[in-house]
Amino acid sequence: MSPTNDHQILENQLCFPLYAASRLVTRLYQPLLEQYNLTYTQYIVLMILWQDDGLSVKQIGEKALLNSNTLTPLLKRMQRAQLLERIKNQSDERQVDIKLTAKGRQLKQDLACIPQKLINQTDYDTGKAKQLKTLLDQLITQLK
Amino acid sequence: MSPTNDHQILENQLCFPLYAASRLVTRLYQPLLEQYNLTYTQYIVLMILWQDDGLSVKQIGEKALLNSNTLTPLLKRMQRAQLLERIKNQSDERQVDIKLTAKGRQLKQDLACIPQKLINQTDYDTGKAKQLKTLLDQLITQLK
DNA sequence: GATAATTAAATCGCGCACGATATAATTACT
DNA sequence: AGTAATTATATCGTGCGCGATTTAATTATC
Repeated sequence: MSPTNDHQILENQLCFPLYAASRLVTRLYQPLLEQYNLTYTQYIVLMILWQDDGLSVKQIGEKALLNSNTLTPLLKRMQRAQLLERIKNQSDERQVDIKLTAKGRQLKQDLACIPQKLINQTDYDTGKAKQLKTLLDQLITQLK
Repeated sequence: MSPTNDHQILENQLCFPLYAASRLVTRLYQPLLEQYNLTYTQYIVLMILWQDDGLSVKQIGEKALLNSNTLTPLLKRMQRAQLLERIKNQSDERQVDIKLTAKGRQLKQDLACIPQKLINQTDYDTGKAKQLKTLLDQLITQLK
């Protein structure tokens, strides 16, 4: 097989495993998050806010790689669930700052057990997970 | 840091890169597929059918890791676009077999250039891609 | 200081994903 | 043969993702 064909096949095969693995991991989280009426994307946003409360929609989007067309409705649902507040920034009224409520902050403790539960469930090798994360981070850096 | 916390943080950090990388790769394909009025998931299904034409909805679902609630509407849209036919199986009428049209088969040639275009665009290291694919395949095997 | 350009969110439309359920056909059991 | 269990697909509802556009606020330029 020519090197060109080799590249083609390799690339073709990388796109599907990424897509499949991402959905399988989401499915793994889902039943655990469901108990708190959270979706996977809401969990991602919560993790960002636990680390940096008070970020604007824009700043959350930069970290989550999501735009306002996804974030605005999602944040409104989270507001309705009383996990956060959406506050118009005083010095720049275009900007909406997102602040966790006590309930939103509390979830950090409540959900702390999730990673360990997943490890116990899956038995996935720590070394491989580290390798995988490194490669994914490199790919992300190159693509974003 | 305790080994337990180490695991927790590692696992927490693996879920987001997977999610982000998958979406970034999809975005990379999107403009190329758009020219043929295809979505990423439709492209996945086409690749499955190019390799094995005439599969049932169930069999496509097993390969794509998707159920009828996603596949039925998607296949109907592809049928409307005259990429495939949905044919009730004669010996088991519960089953719907999917057969590519000439137009659907033709796309295999038309889209053959896509992988190479992506490689040229991204300059992603072949060795890393191979490693990444291996790790993802192992993860998928473990999770599905 | 008025106007143009830029920026941050929001809105709209469409296509997935997927849990839950329904429908209809097949198979298993008695 | 008649009924129950299983199986394949379809349907419904909700929540993302995201391209395209809109709205409103800020900044830049003349």
